[in-house]
Amino acid sequence: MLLWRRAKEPAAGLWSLPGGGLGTTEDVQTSIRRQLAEKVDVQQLAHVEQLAVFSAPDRKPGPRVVATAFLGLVPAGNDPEVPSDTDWHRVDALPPTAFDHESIVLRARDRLRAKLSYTNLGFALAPPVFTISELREIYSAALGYRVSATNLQRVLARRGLLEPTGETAAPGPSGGRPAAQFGFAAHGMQITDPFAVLRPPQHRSG
Amino acid sequence: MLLWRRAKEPAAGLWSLPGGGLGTTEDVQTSIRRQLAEKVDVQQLAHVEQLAVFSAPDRKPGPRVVATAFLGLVPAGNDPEVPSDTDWHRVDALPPTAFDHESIVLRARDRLRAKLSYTNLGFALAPPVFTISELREIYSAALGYRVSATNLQRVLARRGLLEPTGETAAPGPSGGRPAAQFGFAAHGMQITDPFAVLRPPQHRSG
DNA sequence: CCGGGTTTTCGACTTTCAGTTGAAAACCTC
DNA sequence: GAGGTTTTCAACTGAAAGTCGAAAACCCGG
Repeated sequence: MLLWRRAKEPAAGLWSLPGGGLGTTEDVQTSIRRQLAEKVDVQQLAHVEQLAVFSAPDRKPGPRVVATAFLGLVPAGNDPEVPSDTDWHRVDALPPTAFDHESIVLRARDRLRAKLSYTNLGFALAPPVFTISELREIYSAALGYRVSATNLQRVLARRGLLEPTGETAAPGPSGGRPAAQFGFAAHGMQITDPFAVLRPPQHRSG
Repeated sequence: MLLWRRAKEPAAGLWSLPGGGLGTTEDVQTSIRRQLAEKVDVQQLAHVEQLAVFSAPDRKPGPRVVATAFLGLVPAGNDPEVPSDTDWHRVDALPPTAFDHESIVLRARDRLRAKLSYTNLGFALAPPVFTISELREIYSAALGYRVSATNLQRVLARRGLLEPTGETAAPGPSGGRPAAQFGFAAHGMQITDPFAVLRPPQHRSG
């Protein structure tokens, strides 16, 4: 999570999600991209989607503020420079946060985990080129449990999302077979339909 | 879709989604239930969830309005009484609608279809007691394609969602075997986790 | 009340795809 | 070159969806 430390009241010293007021001539998506641009290079955002509206009247002190929260994803390995009051934090080790921001973060985490399961959103977390082991680490970190590299490769390959680059990565210091490198196929860079449980009838071939 | 006909400008004569301004002491969920209560018996709502924020600056004439849209579901067969300016409409045959309300409806339809596939949201569309044929009709209407009654029954039964009542429905005028009646199991009345594609490792039994 | 038509139910087969395993491949260091 | 390490891949297993067809249980008309 990208968080910044509040210098002034309210909630001075606590960590806060980037954001701000909605301009009169922009929609919420434009607005959050504008706000984010002050903290990080927006070009690195691989995915942005609405998360939810948080509107409890007492969610923060002072005048009533209704927040539209977004989920934005940056590929792993990207370590963008951020201002001095801003820093990256592990979702499983959050610092003390302001207002209801922790619940927003947890909601975002759950959304990501769910979407990783039933869409191909994984491309937004992966760098342009990766090995299956690296991708396994990314998926495992995001989901919170270790996934099988063999199975991950086959599931993604079957959907035509993996494209081998032909190159191999250098082995680690302890040796091992060099890993083949992959990228996500271009047509995999947008979210596919969720995996339907009840599909349209598909007439048997043969 | 529950729509009401606008009597006055703007967009007089066009059909509009129920809704209204957010009170200073309520959150958006409370607000939409309050607004809906003016049109329909809110007790019949089997499911309510946030859909999305619609915030284009020019989405409607006059002062700028940011809308938080909700998806609410009423079980089939329910035909609640509504005020004289209000009526139900088929989503695949919408009348002329005001502002961006048609795109909101279509977004809601897509959300419902997706969630029907990867959750057990179907319970919110079904009446308390139903036959498999009736449930098939409901699913088919919502999804836009005909599903197999045999398969639907087995998929839901395998998840423990179907509970036979022991009763049978009266056959139609042309005869046929009387259909067994079912209800949704109590623990199926909340949305289950989506069906994970990459699951945690599950050690083999045996 | 019996036979034909209709609808539902259910078991069995097929297909698809995810989970698992183990062996071979390809590298490292000593 | 031997031994250790990591990746890759083919094959097996298992679970669940898609399909099919027969049997069950009703209607109606003669």
